[in-house]
Formats: sequence, structure tokens, C-alpha cells
Amino acid sequence: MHTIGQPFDTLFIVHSGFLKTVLIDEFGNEQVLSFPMKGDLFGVDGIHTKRYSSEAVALSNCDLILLPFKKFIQLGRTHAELEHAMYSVMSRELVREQGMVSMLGALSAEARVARFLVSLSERFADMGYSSKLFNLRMTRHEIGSYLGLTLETVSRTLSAFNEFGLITVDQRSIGIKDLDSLRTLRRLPPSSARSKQASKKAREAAALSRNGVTDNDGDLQVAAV
Amino acid sequence: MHTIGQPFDTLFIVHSGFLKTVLIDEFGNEQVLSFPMKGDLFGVDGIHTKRYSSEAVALSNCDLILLPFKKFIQLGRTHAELEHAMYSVMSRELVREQGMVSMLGALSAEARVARFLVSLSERFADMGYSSKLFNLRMTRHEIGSYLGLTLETVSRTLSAFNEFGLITVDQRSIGIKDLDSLRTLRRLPPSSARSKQASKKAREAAALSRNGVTDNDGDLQVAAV
DNA sequence: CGGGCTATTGATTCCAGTCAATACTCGTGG
DNA sequence: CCACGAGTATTGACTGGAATCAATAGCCCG
Repeated sequence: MHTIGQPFDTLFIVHSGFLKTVLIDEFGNEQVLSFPMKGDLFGVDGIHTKRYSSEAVALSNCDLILLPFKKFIQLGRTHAELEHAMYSVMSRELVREQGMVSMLGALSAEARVARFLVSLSERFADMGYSSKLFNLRMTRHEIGSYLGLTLETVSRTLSAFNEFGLITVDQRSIGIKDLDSLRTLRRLPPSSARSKQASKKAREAAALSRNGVTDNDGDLQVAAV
Repeated sequence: MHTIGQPFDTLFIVHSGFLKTVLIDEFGNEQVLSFPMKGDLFGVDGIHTKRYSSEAVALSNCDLILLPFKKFIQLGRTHAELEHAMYSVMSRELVREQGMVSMLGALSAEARVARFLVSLSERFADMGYSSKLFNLRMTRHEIGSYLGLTLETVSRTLSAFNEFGLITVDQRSIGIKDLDSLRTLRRLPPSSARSKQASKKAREAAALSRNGVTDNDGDLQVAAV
């Protein structure tokens, strides 16, 4: 695999298993950036700086496909579709990270955990596993780091979802009970208003303060190449 | 330019001027993703989904270079360095967004605003403008959206930096007085301990709870292509 | 001048972080 | 086998930082 700062030369594709990629800040704290699993690509961040800026750690037995970057470039010379696939994958990563930024910037703890569960559920479904019942491969601490929350908040939120009938939780084992509510959740009713094992759906709290899209206020000069 | 959902066909390079790129969520709230300026590329998010997932808005008069994606791909066939440059730029964007994620996930409001100012200062320097005195092209609201803060918090933080002698603020005009402190700042002393126009540097609050890097706990199977 | 957008500042609320105690899981060795 | 300890998870009490609500002022442009 690779560690931070190591010279970049190869990309990685997950054939099977689960990993995390992490960034280590100037104080040694680690921040989880992604949880690659089957079909996911990582190591791309090394292309620009010639060194990996993040580090991958296996969370289970893993089977990886190594993709030496130079060799890949050569293949791209003769197989245009490969090249386009790479652009596409990198673009997808970019969009995914945009989603992360938008989530971290705007959503409550509950909404983040809900999204995380939905996303996991969908990814497991894509891989042919059950989307309704699965085991987390990562700790609460790692989930928290990924979502910009503390492990206690993650734990509490999962417990609240459980109380609320949206999921079942037993340690690492998660059962999805009400995917729709998880999908659309913004905020849970206050705990004072919760009844044990309540089965009614989470209502929208409809945050709002909506702003119309700002119009252009600058002129535009364009030139094609 | 382009709007969200519009079919993707061209990339954009900023020749001069300032823009913002925004994501619009399901309630119409806009989230600022970046502030492209001279030399920056945007529109890349469209490659994967064939549609732009974000939207660019000019914050001043702008001069853009259009780069039709198909034409670019053709040029790449004959000019290998172009192709590599594109990988590099996309990789750079990926690293930048990783930095955003890590910032939003871990840093205080003060640290975010400080980083934002340092980054602006460096980018202005790169463009040949003054790194010590410049005008913001965006509102407090847009800065807040970009940093995952409210406009009030941005305003208060700038005022605090001013009181503290780190910067001068007059509406959109920012003067950088103590770049080093901005660079290394984690947390300001409590306001009760502040004196007007204090000139002493912000000290490190040294957050810590450092975690060692977790070791692999999975076996690894690798295969080269 | 007046109206709309932008910015500053104050008062208050509340969500998530921190600190802390306890329990569950699992592997290791007496 | 059970005890022990380390890592992980749950839950409670409390705190604090940023959001929210609100009032005022500055700026720009018709």
C-alpha cells in the first residue's frame, strides 16, 4: 500500500475488502477521508504532488489491483476509452468530495449520520450484499472522523435512530428499517418528545432561510481555443 | 458559463476576474464550493455525470478561456504533456478538496477564517498582486457558505482578528498585518482577556489528543496489471 | 432621498464537544 | 477456565462555541 509522503507511482483499485484513507495533520491527528471498497480507486492524490498526500489502511483482508501510473499512461496512448475512464473516475471523486464539503458545511450531526448509513447501504447493494443488514467495518471513532463528529455523537445518534425505529443497532451490526426517513431526515424531534420504540416517521423540520440564486453581476469575456 | 444540470461539454479556465462555484441543495440553499481566479480550472465535475453538478457565477468582470472537452481529448492524442497536465490539475483539485474536508471537519471558526485569508493572500501574490492589502470580491455570506459558517460568525471573527492586530478590516478591504500568526492560529484567547489593539501574537492553544496512526489489521493481496 | 443589500454588534439559545463512568468484546496468559 | 487488560461502545452531566434572533448602521445606485 502506501504512506503519506511516499513517492507516487501507482494507483490502486479495490478488488475486495475494505479500507480507509486518512490524512495526518500537523499534530498527528488523523482525519478519515474515505472508505474505499470494491471497485473504488485510490492514490489519485499523488499525481499532482508526486507524493501521496494521504495514506490507506486496510480495515479487513483486502485484495488490491495495482496500477502503475506510467504503465497506465502508456496504455492510454493506444486505448482511448481507458483514458476517458480515468477522467471519469477522477471527476466522480471530485463530485463525491464536493458532496462531502457540502455535507460538512451545512448538515446537522443527525443528517450526516443518516446520509452515511444511506450511502453505505447503497454501496453494499451495488456490491451484491444486503442493503438492509450489514456490518460496519469501521469504529465509531473512524465514522466520527469521516463525518466531522466525535465518536460519542455518532454513538448517540445511532442510538437515537434506533429508539426512533429508523434502524436497529447492535455494536457493528446495522439493520436499516426506514430508508426513506434516513434519506430525507434533517433533524429529529427533541428527545423530550420521543417515546421508546416510537414507529412514526421522522418529520421534516424544514430548515430553510432559502436564498435565491444570486445573479451574475459581472460582464463576461470568453474565448475558445 | 454554465448552470447546474446543463449538459457538459466544455471546461473553463479563468484568464482574469473572479468567480464563485456553487452547489444548490434540494431546498434551494446555495453552498459555495470554490472561488476560481486567474489560472484556475472549473467545470471538471461535469465529466463524470455528463452534466454539470455545480454552477459558476461571476463576482467581477471575467475573461474566460473555453476548452471544449472533445477538442481537448483530441489534442491530448498528439500532445502527451497536455494529457498529463490535465491529470495533474484534476489531482490538485482533489487535494484541495481534501484540505477543505479536513478543515471543515476539524477546525474552529477562527482557524477557518485565518486559513481563508492566508490562502487568499497567497493566491493574490501568485497573481502578482499585493499579498498584504487586497479587496474581497465576495460577501460575508459567501465566505461563510464556503467555510461552513454563518455570515455573523465571519464578521465577528474578522473583527476579532482586527482587535488583535492580525489584520485590518474595512468592509471589503483587508490588510494582512501578521501572516505568521494567521498561519499557525488554532484559537484566540477568550474575549474577556483581550485588550483593544493588543499587538502580541496569538499563542498556540495546542489542541492535541493525538492518536498514533492505526496499524493495518488486515492481510493484503495485491496483483499488478 | 429612500430602499435594498451588506456589515457589525449584542443577546440568547442550543447542538455537539468534553469529561467521566460503566459496560461489552475479544484475545492472551496464568 | 477465568481473570485481566486493551480497545470499543454506550450513556450521563456539563460546557462552550457557533447559530439564531434582532437591532442598527454603512454603502450603493436609481
